[in-house]
Amino acid sequence: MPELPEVETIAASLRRKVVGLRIAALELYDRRLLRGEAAELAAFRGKKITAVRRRGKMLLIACGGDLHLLFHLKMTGGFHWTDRGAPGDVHARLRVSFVGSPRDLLFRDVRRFGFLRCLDTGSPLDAAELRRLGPEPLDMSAEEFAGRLSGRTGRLKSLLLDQTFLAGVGNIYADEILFRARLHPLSKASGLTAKRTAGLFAAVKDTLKAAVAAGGSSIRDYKDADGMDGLFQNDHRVYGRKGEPCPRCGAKIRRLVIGGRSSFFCPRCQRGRPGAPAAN
DNA sequence: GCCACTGTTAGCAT
DNA sequence: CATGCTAACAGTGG
Repeated sequence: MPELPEVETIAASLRRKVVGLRIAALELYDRRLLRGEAAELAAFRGKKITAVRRRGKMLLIACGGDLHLLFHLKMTGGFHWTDRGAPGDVHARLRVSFVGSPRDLLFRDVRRFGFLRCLDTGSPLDAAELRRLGPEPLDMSAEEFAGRLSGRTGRLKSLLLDQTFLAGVGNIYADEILFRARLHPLSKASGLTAKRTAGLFAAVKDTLKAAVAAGGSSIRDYKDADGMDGLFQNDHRVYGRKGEPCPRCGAKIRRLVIGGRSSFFCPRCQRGRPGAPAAN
């Protein structure tokens, strides 16, 4: 489940290794990975990688001119280095080999939800997959956040997960953010005071910054492109901790299903009844 | 072997 | 339009 901090970490580890390398070949093992025509991959042969960046939970690899590879890792996607030509495992979906490099880059995806799209445009951020994304949480101001929040009536948990509202927050960080802000996941966005809105925004930034600094959260099988684990799972206060004591007050962490997603929270620290404005 | 579960999004209903 | 629910993706594990 790579979310913003994990994709940011993968982008950084990938960037260190691939920028400046020239692509020798792309070998697609699973046609379902690619959104578009298989022939589009041919254009990338011989291109030199110039940049790797993240937008929301998506990864963009610039390959010279207007060519870009756009990846979404969804739940189980990730990158892995292997010796040149060495067979990948059954979950390898794409191999990229490089001119003069002893190692190939593999894209692996156990559950095959991830996708790759080839872009040939000078403005890749306008691609359909990226155009509708909300702002980058680490780049936005408190004023912009408050402005976007005003008029929204849904539950805070659902709003944080809405990629058109804010790009990059997923289930783990939404729960951790709400815990830090002491807001109940079912409380309504429309009930927030200016002060609590500011507190929520601070929690968004603080949580994501800390998670990026820790290299993301390695639960299940997440690793960066160099096979390194993140450390932020050790700092999860509520996610996955149903029944454990709240690190702040000792009350038992509870689990609710909201919009079909697990939501972990402290019933004492995160007050506010469903449908009612958040109250501490 | 059945089925709940996982995160995300598309699609649909309200 | 905003919101929320469900299905689907594909594999894991109880």
